[in-house]
Amino acid sequence: MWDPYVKDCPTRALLDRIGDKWTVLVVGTLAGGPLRFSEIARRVDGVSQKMLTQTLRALEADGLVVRTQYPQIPPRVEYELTAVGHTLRDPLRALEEWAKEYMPQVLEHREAVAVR
Amino acid sequence: MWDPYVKDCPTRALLDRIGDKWTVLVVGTLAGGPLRFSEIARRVDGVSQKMLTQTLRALEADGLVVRTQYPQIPPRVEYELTAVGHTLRDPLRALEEWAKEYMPQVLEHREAVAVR
DNA sequence: CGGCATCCTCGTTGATACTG
DNA sequence: CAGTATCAACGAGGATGCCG
Repeated sequence: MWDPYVKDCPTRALLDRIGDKWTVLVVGTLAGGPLRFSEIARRVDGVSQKMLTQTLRALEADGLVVRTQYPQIPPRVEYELTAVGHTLRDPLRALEEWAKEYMPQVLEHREAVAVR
Repeated sequence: MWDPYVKDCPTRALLDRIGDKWTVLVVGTLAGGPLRFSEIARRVDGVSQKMLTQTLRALEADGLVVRTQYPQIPPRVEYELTAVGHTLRDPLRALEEWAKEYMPQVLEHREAVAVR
């Protein structure tokens, strides 16, 4: 009844893609609309310039984010979710809501077991 | 309007938890009902004994999976999602459906960009 | 401002062998 | 069958410095 998780299934590909430390957070941050590089960095607490650049480049390569550079000095670059990028928001939001609802008790259980 | 992703928000904790290589796949596999260790290993293609054990232990510690050992020889151990574990299925399924729907074009876009 | 290049460390994962 | 133990490899990620 349940498909086995074979090596090349799309679920695995997605996990490889969003399983890193920053991708989901960046997508969530961009959900509200286009933002500048520095603004994303400010909202995603703790991300380094390197990792933010790397994450955004990868999202761009996958067609989930578009990068717009304005020819100004100082430079101004904005990032925005594409149409496909926006469709990813719903499942990610479901994950976030689950996290808010259940993570506290999960962490509590983890602690309780660890003490023993 | 959008919450910044501060370091200790539940979303990050969840990502740390399910962002590894096997957790989501194991939870998905157990969604259909209790399974023996070897059966899970068979359905999750490529997982090593070590990683499967490690993943299951962590899920157990977090109260998402229960482990039942039957005193037999040879040993028989079954794993099953807890009530909380089952609540995680919906958001994960949403992710899987997105993957089936959109990952092909994401990968295609990635390829198309890479060639340039 | 928005990067890129480099170095380095640590944690996750994998391979292999052994066990109750 | 269902693990445990050990070792080795790899790569994500962080720190730092420089640049158009």
